[in-house]
Amino acid sequence: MPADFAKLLREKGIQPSAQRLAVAEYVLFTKEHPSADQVWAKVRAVCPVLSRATVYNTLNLFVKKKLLRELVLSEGKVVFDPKMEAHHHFIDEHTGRIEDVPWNAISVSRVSGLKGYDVREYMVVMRGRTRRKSC
Amino acid sequence: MPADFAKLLREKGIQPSAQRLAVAEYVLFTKEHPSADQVWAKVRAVCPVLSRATVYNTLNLFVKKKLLRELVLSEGKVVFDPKMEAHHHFIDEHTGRIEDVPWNAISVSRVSGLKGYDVREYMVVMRGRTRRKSC
DNA sequence: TCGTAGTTTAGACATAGTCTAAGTTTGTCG
DNA sequence: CGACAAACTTAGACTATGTCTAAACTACGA
Ligand SMILES: [Mn+2]
Ligand SMILES: [Mn+2]
Ligand SMILES: [Zn+2]
Ligand SMILES: [Zn+2]
Repeated sequence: MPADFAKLLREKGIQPSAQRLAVAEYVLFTKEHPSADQVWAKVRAVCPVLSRATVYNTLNLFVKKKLLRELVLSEGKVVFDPKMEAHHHFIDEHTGRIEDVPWNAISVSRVSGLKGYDVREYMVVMRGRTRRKSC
Repeated sequence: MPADFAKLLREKGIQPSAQRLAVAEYVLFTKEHPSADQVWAKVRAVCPVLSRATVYNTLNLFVKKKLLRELVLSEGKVVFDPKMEAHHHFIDEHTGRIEDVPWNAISVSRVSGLKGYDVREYMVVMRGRTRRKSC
């Protein structure tokens, strides 16, 4: 987690305003896969002067500048994910919780050989239960 | 495509009203992956006495009775898919069109060995361009 | 200091989906 | 058949998520 978020934003051509810094500090390193309104709630606790419009503007800007990606894995749930490397996702059917699954944990073959399709990216989306850790 | 949709619905414990039959005839055999409002538009052309609420009610009922599945693959696009067997999906980034990819066209391994997760179902979601058919 | 471009804001607007309460249809049974 | 209840359909109100607008504020160089 970088000491200097302002530098990180400037490197991507984003002017580091107070609001953008506050959003960045939370969303660029979370593992929570939060929705826009969850981001708003979390960041407002730290920086109360922050409008809903700015949160949406900032998240969309970060997506455009490739600091975040937007995922839609379940009905009505758009979430943001700062992990930009290719990876897969597991969704707990019971809680809705989304977890990252490392790219190497699963092997997928014959994607590039698919006739008729020029696949640019892909992801395995899994649903099930999170197994209780053995105690 | 069965001759007798009423029978098909009754077998699933669904009372075959005129509206449900009209929705069934379109949605249970389409390859279009339509949204609820696209279903409404299509079916209203055939059966003009059909409210938006009934279309949503019917689609949700069909999902509950396992005649349809609901997919959310892109932001703000919930679509319905009558193909109930396991299969994968390809999304054309340019047109948004969703196409089915047969289960056997791709091989995925090590899913069931994933530590900590009890995977009930999974799907590969691919994005890219549909390659122009060679002429 | 001034001008300008960029940023933030509240609230209006759009859209998708659910809910409600009233009306209609269907099926059952005397 | 006729009455009744259950199931179904409907319009429109309501909610949630996201976008847009126009005005205010800020940063910054000339
Ligand atoms: Mn978005
Ligand atoms: Mn739904
Ligand atoms: Zn992720
Ligand atoms: Zn499909």
